[in-house]
Amino acid sequence: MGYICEYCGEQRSIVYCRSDSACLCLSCDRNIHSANALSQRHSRTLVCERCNSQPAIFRCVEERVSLCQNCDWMAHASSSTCLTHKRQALSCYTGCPSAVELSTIWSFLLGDPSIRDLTCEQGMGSMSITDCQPGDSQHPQVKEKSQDMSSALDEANDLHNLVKSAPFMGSSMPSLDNELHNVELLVGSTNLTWSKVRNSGTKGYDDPFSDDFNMDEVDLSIENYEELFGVSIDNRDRLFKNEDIDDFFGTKDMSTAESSFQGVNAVEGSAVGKVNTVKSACSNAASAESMMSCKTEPPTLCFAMQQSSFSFSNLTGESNAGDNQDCGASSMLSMGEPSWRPPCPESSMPSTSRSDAVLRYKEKKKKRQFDKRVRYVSRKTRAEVRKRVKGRFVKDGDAYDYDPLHQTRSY
DNA sequence: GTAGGGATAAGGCCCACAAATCTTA
DNA sequence: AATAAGATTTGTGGGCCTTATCCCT
Repeated sequence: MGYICEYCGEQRSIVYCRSDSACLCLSCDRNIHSANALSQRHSRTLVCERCNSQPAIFRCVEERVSLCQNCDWMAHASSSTCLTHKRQALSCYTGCPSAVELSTIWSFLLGDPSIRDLTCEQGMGSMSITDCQPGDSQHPQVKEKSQDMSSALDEANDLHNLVKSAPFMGSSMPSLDNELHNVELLVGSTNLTWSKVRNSGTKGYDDPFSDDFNMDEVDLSIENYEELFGVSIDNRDRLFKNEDIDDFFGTKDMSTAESSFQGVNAVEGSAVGKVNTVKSACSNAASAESMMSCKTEPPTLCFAMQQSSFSFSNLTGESNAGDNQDCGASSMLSMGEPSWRPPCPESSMPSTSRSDAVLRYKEKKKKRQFDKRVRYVSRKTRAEVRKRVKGRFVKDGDAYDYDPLHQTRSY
Protein backbone atom coordinates (compact mmCIF):
# COMPACT_ATOMS: atom_id res chain seq x y z
CA MET A 1 0.00 0.00 0.00
CA GLY A 2 1.23 3.43 -0.75
CA TYR A 3 0.44 6.92 0.15
CA ILE A 4 -1.64 7.53 -2.89
CA CYS A 5 -5.38 7.88 -3.06
CA GLU A 6 -6.83 4.63 -4.29
CA TYR A 7 -9.42 6.46 -6.32
CA CYS A 8 -7.60 9.13 -8.23
CA GLY A 9 -4.16 7.62 -7.82
CA GLU A 10 -2.69 11.08 -7.70
CA GLN A 11 -3.22 12.79 -4.42
CA ARG A 12 -1.89 11.70 -1.11
CA SER A 13 -4.36 9.56 0.77
CA ILE A 14 -5.61 11.16 3.95
CA VAL A 15 -8.70 9.32 5.08
CA TYR A 16 -9.72 5.72 5.29
CA CYS A 17 -13.24 4.65 4.47
CA ARG A 18 -14.14 1.49 6.30
CA SER A 19 -17.11 0.76 4.14
CA ASP A 20 -15.07 0.98 0.98
CA SER A 21 -11.89 -0.32 2.54
CA ALA A 22 -10.13 2.40 0.69
CA CYS A 23 -7.62 5.11 1.36
CA LEU A 24 -8.69 8.34 -0.21
CA CYS A 25 -7.53 11.86 -0.61
CA LEU A 26 -9.84 14.48 0.76
CA SER A 27 -11.00 15.53 -2.63
CA CYS A 28 -12.03 12.04 -3.66
CA ASP A 29 -13.47 11.40 -0.26
CA ARG A 30 -15.72 14.36 -0.70
CA ASN A 31 -16.66 13.44 -4.23
CA ILE A 32 -17.37 9.82 -3.49
CA HIS A 33 -19.21 10.33 -0.28
CA SER A 34 -21.34 13.15 -1.45
CA ALA A 35 -22.69 11.02 -4.28
CA ASN A 36 -25.74 9.76 -2.46
CA ALA A 37 -27.32 9.30 0.90
CA LEU A 38 -25.88 5.85 1.37
CA SER A 39 -22.33 6.81 0.68
CA GLN A 40 -22.71 9.69 3.07
CA ARG A 41 -23.18 7.20 5.83
CA HIS A 42 -19.77 5.70 5.31
CA SER A 43 -17.68 6.09 8.37
CA ARG A 44 -14.25 7.53 7.71
CA THR A 45 -11.23 8.29 9.73
CA LEU A 46 -7.63 9.17 9.10
CA VAL A 47 -5.42 6.63 7.44
CA CYS A 48 -2.52 5.23 9.42
CA GLU A 49 0.60 7.14 8.61
CA ARG A 50 2.81 4.16 9.24
CA CYS A 51 1.32 1.36 7.20
CA ASN A 52 -0.82 3.62 5.05
CA SER A 53 -3.31 0.88 4.67
CA GLN A 54 -5.37 0.75 7.82
CA PRO A 55 -7.66 3.19 9.55
CA ALA A 56 -5.92 5.19 12.19
CA ILE A 57 -7.27 4.86 15.66
CA PHE A 58 -4.93 7.02 17.66
CA ARG A 59 -2.82 10.04 17.12
CA CYS A 60 0.44 10.18 18.95
CA VAL A 61 0.80 13.72 20.14
CA GLU A 62 4.53 13.44 20.65
CA GLU A 63 5.29 11.97 17.29
CA ARG A 64 2.48 13.74 15.51
CA VAL A 65 1.43 10.71 13.62
CA SER A 66 -1.87 8.93 13.27
CA LEU A 67 -1.59 5.24 13.84
CA CYS A 68 -3.69 2.19 13.40
CA GLN A 69 -4.00 -0.31 16.16
CA ASN A 70 -1.15 -2.48 15.04
CA CYS A 71 1.24 0.32 14.33
CA ASP A 72 0.32 2.00 17.55
CA TRP A 73 1.11 -1.13 19.41
CA MET A 74 4.34 -1.66 17.60
CA ALA A 75 5.37 1.91 18.09
CA HIS A 76 4.46 2.30 21.71
CA ALA A 77 4.64 -1.04 23.35
CA SER A 78 8.19 -1.73 22.38
CA SER A 79 9.95 0.88 24.41
CA SER A 80 9.29 2.32 27.78
CA THR A 81 9.85 5.84 26.57
CA CYS A 82 7.30 5.57 23.86
CA LEU A 83 4.98 4.01 26.32
CA THR A 84 4.33 7.34 27.92
CA HIS A 85 3.47 9.08 24.73
CA LYS A 86 0.22 10.87 24.90
CA ARG A 87 -2.20 9.49 22.44
CA GLN A 88 -5.38 10.94 21.21
CA ALA A 89 -8.27 8.82 20.09
CA LEU A 90 -9.37 9.69 16.61
CA SER A 91 -12.95 10.27 15.78
CA CYS A 92 -14.74 9.02 12.75
CA TYR A 93 -17.02 11.12 10.68
CA THR A 94 -19.71 10.61 8.15
CA GLY A 95 -21.36 12.86 5.68
CA CYS A 96 -19.45 15.57 3.96
CA PRO A 97 -17.80 17.78 6.51
CA SER A 98 -16.35 21.10 5.60
CA ALA A 99 -12.77 22.02 6.22
CA VAL A 100 -13.76 23.83 9.36
CA GLU A 101 -15.68 20.86 10.61
CA LEU A 102 -12.87 18.51 9.88
CA SER A 103 -10.45 20.69 11.67
CA THR A 104 -12.87 20.72 14.53
CA ILE A 105 -12.74 17.01 15.03
CA TRP A 106 -9.09 16.76 14.09
CA SER A 107 -7.64 19.95 15.39
CA PHE A 108 -4.13 18.84 14.61
CA LEU A 109 -4.97 19.04 10.93
CA LEU A 110 -5.34 22.76 11.10
CA GLY A 111 -1.97 23.21 9.61
CA ASP A 112 -2.54 20.77 6.82
CA PRO A 113 -2.92 22.64 3.57
CA SER A 114 -4.86 19.82 2.04
CA ILE A 115 -7.51 20.33 4.64
CA ARG A 116 -7.68 24.01 4.04
CA ASP A 117 -8.48 23.35 0.45
CA LEU A 118 -11.35 21.18 1.32
CA THR A 119 -14.72 22.61 0.76
CA CYS A 120 -18.08 21.11 0.46
CA GLU A 121 -20.46 23.11 -1.54
CA GLN A 122 -23.05 20.53 -2.26
CA GLY A 123 -25.00 21.57 0.70
CA MET A 124 -24.19 18.41 2.48
CA GLY A 125 -21.89 19.63 5.11
CA SER A 126 -23.58 17.37 7.50
CA MET A 127 -20.77 16.03 9.48
CA SER A 128 -21.61 13.72 12.24
CA ILE A 129 -19.20 12.59 14.81
CA THR A 130 -21.20 9.59 15.56
CA ASP A 131 -19.16 8.11 18.26
CA CYS A 132 -18.39 10.77 20.69
CA GLN A 133 -21.21 13.15 20.55
CA PRO A 134 -24.20 11.46 21.89
CA GLY A 135 -25.90 14.73 22.12
CA ASP A 136 -26.01 14.76 18.39
CA SER A 137 -27.86 11.56 18.27
CA GLN A 138 -30.88 13.24 16.90
CA HIS A 139 -29.03 13.65 13.75
CA PRO A 140 -30.72 11.52 11.13
CA GLN A 141 -27.50 9.84 10.18
CA VAL A 142 -26.94 8.76 13.66
CA LYS A 143 -30.40 7.42 13.89
CA GLU A 144 -29.96 5.47 10.73
CA LYS A 145 -26.76 4.11 12.02
CA SER A 146 -28.38 3.13 15.20
CA GLN A 147 -30.72 0.92 13.29
CA ASP A 148 -27.87 -0.79 11.56
CA MET A 149 -26.21 -1.37 14.82
CA SER A 150 -29.21 -2.41 16.77
CA SER A 151 -28.61 -6.04 16.18
CA ALA A 152 -25.04 -6.00 17.30
CA LEU A 153 -25.89 -3.85 20.23
CA ASP A 154 -28.68 -6.09 21.16
CA GLU A 155 -26.23 -8.90 21.15
CA ALA A 156 -23.89 -6.93 23.30
CA ASN A 157 -26.74 -6.40 25.63
CA ASP A 158 -27.21 -10.11 25.89
CA LEU A 159 -23.58 -10.46 26.63
CA HIS A 160 -23.93 -7.95 29.31
CA ASN A 161 -26.81 -9.81 30.81
CA LEU A 162 -24.74 -12.92 30.82
CA VAL A 163 -21.95 -11.17 32.48
CA LYS A 164 -24.17 -9.49 34.90
CA SER A 165 -25.61 -12.78 35.91
CA ALA A 166 -22.29 -14.21 36.82
CA PRO A 167 -22.49 -14.93 40.50
CA PHE A 168 -18.87 -14.24 41.09
CA MET A 169 -19.01 -10.82 39.63
CA GLY A 170 -19.20 -9.06 42.88
CA SER A 171 -16.09 -10.40 44.38
CA SER A 172 -13.54 -11.04 41.75
CA MET A 173 -14.04 -8.18 39.43
CA PRO A 174 -10.68 -7.02 38.28
CA SER A 175 -11.09 -3.41 37.78
CA LEU A 176 -9.77 -0.73 35.61
CA ASP A 177 -10.98 1.89 37.90
CA ASN A 178 -7.70 2.66 39.46
CA GLU A 179 -6.08 2.85 36.15
CA LEU A 180 -8.65 5.27 35.01
CA HIS A 181 -7.07 7.90 37.10
CA ASN A 182 -4.19 7.75 34.77
CA VAL A 183 -6.25 7.92 31.73
CA GLU A 184 -6.28 10.98 29.68
CA LEU A 185 -8.75 10.54 26.99
CA LEU A 186 -8.62 13.09 24.29
CA VAL A 187 -11.36 12.74 21.84
CA GLY A 188 -10.37 15.10 19.19
CA SER A 189 -11.63 18.46 20.17
CA THR A 190 -14.67 16.94 21.70
CA ASN A 191 -13.39 15.86 25.00
CA LEU A 192 -16.34 13.80 25.82
CA THR A 193 -16.83 10.36 27.13
CA TRP A 194 -19.85 8.36 27.78
CA SER A 195 -19.14 8.24 31.39
CA LYS A 196 -19.14 11.97 31.51
CA VAL A 197 -22.31 12.15 29.58
CA ARG A 198 -23.97 9.71 31.85
CA ASN A 199 -22.65 11.30 34.90
CA SER A 200 -23.78 14.70 33.94
CA GLY A 201 -27.30 13.52 34.07
CA THR A 202 -28.25 14.67 30.63
CA LYS A 203 -31.90 14.15 31.01
CA GLY A 204 -33.01 15.50 27.75
CA TYR A 205 -30.71 13.29 25.86
CA ASP A 206 -32.46 11.42 23.14
CA ASP A 207 -30.57 8.23 23.05
CA PRO A 208 -30.83 6.44 19.77
CA PHE A 209 -30.52 3.11 21.46
CA SER A 210 -32.77 3.79 24.29
CA ASP A 211 -35.31 1.31 23.13
CA ASP A 212 -32.95 -1.50 23.54
CA PHE A 213 -30.78 -0.36 26.26
CA ASN A 214 -32.74 1.79 28.59
CA MET A 215 -29.87 4.14 28.61
CA ASP A 216 -31.67 6.48 30.85
CA GLU A 217 -31.31 3.97 33.56
CA VAL A 218 -27.68 3.46 33.03
CA ASP A 219 -25.17 5.22 35.09
CA LEU A 220 -21.93 4.15 33.66
CA SER A 221 -19.80 6.69 35.28
CA ILE A 222 -16.46 5.42 36.25
CA GLU A 223 -16.77 7.23 39.49
CA ASN A 224 -19.72 5.08 40.33
CA TYR A 225 -17.97 1.97 39.47
CA GLU A 226 -17.72 0.74 42.96
CA GLU A 227 -21.30 1.51 43.55
CA LEU A 228 -22.25 -0.37 40.47
CA PHE A 229 -20.56 -3.57 41.34
CA GLY A 230 -20.10 -3.41 45.01
CA VAL A 231 -16.42 -3.99 44.69
CA SER A 232 -13.99 -2.62 47.12
CA ILE A 233 -11.18 -0.49 45.95
CA ASP A 234 -8.75 -3.02 47.22
CA ASN A 235 -10.21 -5.71 45.13
CA ARG A 236 -10.35 -3.50 42.16
CA ASP A 237 -6.72 -2.71 42.44
CA ARG A 238 -6.16 -6.08 41.00
CA LEU A 239 -5.66 -4.93 37.52
CA PHE A 240 -4.94 -7.51 34.90
CA LYS A 241 -1.67 -8.85 35.79
CA ASN A 242 -0.21 -11.76 34.07
CA GLU A 243 -1.26 -13.99 36.89
CA ASP A 244 -4.80 -12.92 36.38
CA ILE A 245 -4.71 -13.83 32.79
CA ASP A 246 -3.02 -17.06 33.62
CA ASP A 247 -5.66 -17.82 36.14
CA PHE A 248 -8.30 -16.86 33.73
CA PHE A 249 -7.07 -19.09 31.01
CA GLY A 250 -5.76 -21.74 33.27
CA THR A 251 -2.51 -21.55 31.48
CA LYS A 252 0.84 -19.98 31.80
CA ASP A 253 1.18 -19.71 28.14
CA MET A 254 0.87 -16.05 27.60
CA SER A 255 0.76 -16.43 23.91
CA THR A 256 -2.59 -18.01 24.29
CA ALA A 257 -3.84 -15.25 26.42
CA GLU A 258 -2.38 -12.63 24.22
CA SER A 259 -3.80 -14.06 21.10
CA SER A 260 -7.15 -14.10 22.69
CA PHE A 261 -6.77 -10.59 23.84
CA GLN A 262 -5.39 -8.87 20.88
CA GLY A 263 -6.75 -5.50 20.48
CA VAL A 264 -6.67 -4.03 23.88
CA ASN A 265 -4.56 -1.48 22.21
CA ALA A 266 -7.74 0.37 21.73
CA VAL A 267 -8.04 0.47 25.42
CA GLU A 268 -4.56 0.93 26.49
CA GLY A 269 -3.83 3.27 23.68
CA SER A 270 -5.84 5.88 25.39
CA ALA A 271 -4.85 4.86 28.82
CA VAL A 272 -1.52 6.47 29.08
CA GLY A 273 1.01 4.56 30.99
CA LYS A 274 -0.91 1.49 31.82
CA VAL A 275 0.26 -0.79 29.20
CA ASN A 276 2.62 -2.81 31.21
CA THR A 277 0.31 -5.39 32.46
CA VAL A 278 -2.28 -5.93 29.91
CA LYS A 279 -1.43 -6.31 26.34
CA SER A 280 -4.70 -6.70 24.75
CA ALA A 281 -8.36 -7.22 24.97
CA CYS A 282 -10.88 -9.06 23.01
CA SER A 283 -9.83 -8.60 19.47
CA ASN A 284 -12.98 -9.63 17.89
CA ALA A 285 -16.41 -10.66 18.64
CA ALA A 286 -15.49 -14.24 18.28
CA SER A 287 -12.88 -13.92 20.93
CA ALA A 288 -15.27 -12.26 23.21
CA GLU A 289 -17.81 -14.86 22.50
CA SER A 290 -15.48 -17.69 23.07
CA MET A 291 -14.61 -16.14 26.34
CA MET A 292 -18.20 -15.73 27.19
CA SER A 293 -19.03 -19.25 26.37
CA CYS A 294 -16.14 -20.53 28.33
CA LYS A 295 -17.19 -22.12 31.50
CA THR A 296 -14.21 -21.05 33.48
CA GLU A 297 -15.45 -17.76 34.72
CA PRO A 298 -14.56 -15.67 31.76
CA PRO A 299 -17.23 -13.08 32.21
CA THR A 300 -15.26 -11.41 34.89
CA LEU A 301 -12.54 -10.46 32.58
CA CYS A 302 -14.79 -9.91 29.67
CA PHE A 303 -16.83 -7.51 31.60
CA ALA A 304 -13.83 -5.52 32.46
CA MET A 305 -12.79 -5.51 28.88
CA GLN A 306 -16.11 -4.30 27.81
CA GLN A 307 -16.15 -1.67 30.38
CA SER A 308 -12.81 -0.49 29.34
CA SER A 309 -13.69 -0.50 25.72
CA PHE A 310 -16.70 1.58 26.25
CA SER A 311 -15.12 3.96 28.56
CA PHE A 312 -11.89 4.50 26.84
CA SER A 313 -12.44 4.02 23.23
CA ASN A 314 -14.42 6.24 21.05
CA LEU A 315 -13.89 4.17 18.02
CA THR A 316 -16.88 4.20 15.94
CA GLY A 317 -17.94 1.76 14.21
CA GLU A 318 -19.00 0.57 11.20
CA SER A 319 -18.66 -2.82 12.48
CA ASN A 320 -16.29 -4.81 10.51
CA ALA A 321 -15.38 -8.00 12.15
CA GLY A 322 -13.16 -8.95 9.37
CA ASP A 323 -11.12 -5.92 9.69
CA ASN A 324 -8.27 -6.55 11.98
CA GLN A 325 -8.08 -2.95 12.78
CA ASP A 326 -11.51 -2.75 13.95
CA CYS A 327 -10.95 -3.89 17.40
CA GLY A 328 -13.06 -6.53 17.11
CA ALA A 329 -15.10 -6.60 19.80
CA SER A 330 -15.96 -3.54 17.97
CA SER A 331 -19.03 -4.99 16.54
CA MET A 332 -20.41 -5.09 19.94
CA LEU A 333 -18.03 -3.24 22.12
CA SER A 334 -16.73 -0.23 20.40
CA MET A 335 -19.84 1.15 18.93
CA GLY A 336 -19.36 4.05 21.18
CA GLU A 337 -22.50 3.32 23.03
CA PRO A 338 -22.34 1.32 26.17
CA SER A 339 -24.77 -1.44 26.49
CA TRP A 340 -25.10 -1.59 30.18
CA ARG A 341 -28.18 -1.79 32.10
CA PRO A 342 -28.19 -0.95 35.71
CA PRO A 343 -26.96 -3.80 37.77
CA CYS A 344 -29.46 -5.89 39.55
CA PRO A 345 -29.66 -5.18 43.20
CA GLU A 346 -28.91 -8.80 43.76
CA SER A 347 -25.57 -10.05 42.71
CA SER A 348 -26.94 -12.43 40.18
CA MET A 349 -29.86 -12.76 37.86
CA PRO A 350 -32.41 -15.43 38.36
CA SER A 351 -31.33 -18.54 36.59
CA THR A 352 -34.14 -18.25 34.11
CA SER A 353 -33.01 -14.82 33.08
CA ARG A 354 -29.56 -16.07 32.62
CA SER A 355 -30.61 -19.04 30.59
CA ASP A 356 -32.81 -16.80 28.51
CA ALA A 357 -29.90 -14.54 27.92
CA VAL A 358 -27.77 -17.50 26.99
CA LEU A 359 -30.36 -18.67 24.54
CA ARG A 360 -30.75 -15.28 22.95
CA TYR A 361 -27.05 -14.89 22.78
CA LYS A 362 -26.58 -18.23 21.10
CA GLU A 363 -29.34 -17.57 18.64
CA LYS A 364 -27.85 -14.30 17.58
CA LYS A 365 -24.44 -15.78 17.48
CA LYS A 366 -25.73 -18.32 15.04
CA LYS A 367 -27.35 -15.75 12.87
CA ARG A 368 -24.51 -13.38 12.82
CA GLN A 369 -22.46 -13.22 9.72
CA PHE A 370 -18.87 -12.36 10.23
CA ASP A 371 -18.65 -9.85 7.51
CA LYS A 372 -16.92 -11.92 4.94
CA ARG A 373 -16.20 -9.44 2.31
CA VAL A 374 -16.12 -10.70 -1.23
CA ARG A 375 -13.40 -8.84 -2.98
CA TYR A 376 -13.87 -10.23 -6.42
CA VAL A 377 -17.42 -10.84 -7.43
CA SER A 378 -16.32 -12.49 -10.63
CA ARG A 379 -14.46 -15.13 -8.70
CA LYS A 380 -17.37 -15.69 -6.46
CA THR A 381 -19.66 -16.09 -9.41
CA ARG A 382 -17.35 -18.55 -10.98
CA ALA A 383 -16.84 -20.50 -7.80
CA GLU A 384 -20.55 -20.79 -7.31
CA VAL A 385 -21.12 -22.43 -10.65
CA ARG A 386 -17.96 -24.48 -10.70
CA LYS A 387 -18.30 -28.22 -10.63
CA ARG A 388 -17.47 -29.86 -7.34
CA VAL A 389 -16.98 -33.27 -5.91
CA LYS A 390 -17.45 -33.43 -2.19
CA GLY A 391 -17.07 -29.72 -1.99
CA ARG A 392 -13.86 -29.62 -3.90
CA PHE A 393 -13.45 -28.06 -7.28
CA VAL A 394 -12.85 -30.47 -10.10
CA LYS A 395 -11.07 -29.89 -13.31
CA ASP A 396 -13.25 -28.68 -16.08
CA GLY A 397 -12.19 -31.51 -18.30
CA ASP A 398 -12.67 -34.24 -15.78
CA ALA A 399 -15.68 -36.48 -15.86
CA TYR A 400 -18.32 -35.17 -13.52
CA ASP A 401 -19.89 -38.36 -12.33
CA TYR A 402 -20.36 -37.37 -8.76
CA ASP A 403 -23.47 -38.86 -7.29
CA PRO A 404 -24.34 -37.24 -3.99
CA LEU A 405 -26.51 -40.20 -3.08
CA HIS A 406 -23.54 -42.53 -3.19
CA GLN A 407 -20.92 -40.39 -1.74
CA THR A 408 -18.32 -42.14 0.28
CA ARG A 409 -15.86 -40.62 2.59
CA SER A 410 -12.51 -40.81 1.02
CA TYR A 411 -10.54 -39.45 3.93
C1' DG B 1 -18.57 -35.42 42.17
C1' DT B 2 -16.46 -37.79 38.34
C1' DA B 3 -15.87 -40.44 34.11
C1' DG B 4 -17.34 -42.06 29.76
C1' DG B 5 -19.63 -41.70 25.46
C1' DG B 6 -22.75 -39.81 22.01
C1' DA B 7 -24.38 -35.51 19.86
C1' DT B 8 -23.47 -31.12 18.23
C1' DA B 9 -20.80 -27.00 16.86
C1' DA B 10 -16.93 -24.66 15.10
C1' DG B 11 -12.94 -24.07 12.47
C1' DG B 12 -9.85 -25.37 8.95
C1' DC B 13 -8.49 -27.72 4.83
C1' DC B 14 -8.96 -29.05 0.09
C1' DC B 15 -9.84 -28.54 -4.71
C1' DA B 16 -9.29 -25.75 -9.89
C1' DC B 17 -8.62 -21.84 -12.17
C1' DA B 18 -9.50 -16.93 -13.55
C1' DA B 19 -7.87 -12.73 -12.14
C1' DA B 20 -4.60 -9.99 -9.94
C1' DT B 21 0.03 -9.07 -9.00
C1' DC B 22 4.88 -9.40 -9.53
C1' DT B 23 9.15 -10.22 -12.18
C1' DT B 24 11.92 -10.21 -16.10
C1' DA B 25 13.19 -9.04 -20.73
C1' DA C 1 10.72 4.99 -18.89
C1' DA C 2 7.28 2.28 -21.01
C1' DT C 3 5.63 -2.01 -22.63
C1' DA C 4 4.96 -6.97 -23.15
C1' DA C 5 5.35 -11.53 -21.78
C1' DG C 6 5.75 -14.88 -18.48
C1' DA C 7 5.59 -16.46 -13.69
C1' DT C 8 3.58 -16.37 -9.33
C1' DT C 9 0.05 -15.43 -6.02
C1' DT C 10 -4.64 -14.68 -4.64
C1' DG C 11 -9.37 -15.62 -3.87
C1' DT C 12 -13.60 -18.08 -4.36
C1' DG C 13 -17.50 -21.85 -2.11
C1' DG C 14 -19.18 -26.51 -0.59
C1' DG C 15 -18.21 -30.58 1.71
C1' DC C 16 -15.48 -33.22 4.76
C1' DC C 17 -12.54 -33.90 8.75
C1' DT C 18 -10.72 -32.84 13.22
C1' DT C 19 -11.21 -30.87 17.50
C1' DA C 20 -13.76 -28.81 21.13
C1' DT C 21 -17.78 -28.46 23.70
C1' DC C 22 -22.17 -29.87 25.47
C1' DC C 23 -25.24 -33.04 27.56
C1' DC C 24 -26.80 -37.20 29.40
C1' DT C 25 -26.11 -41.48 31.92
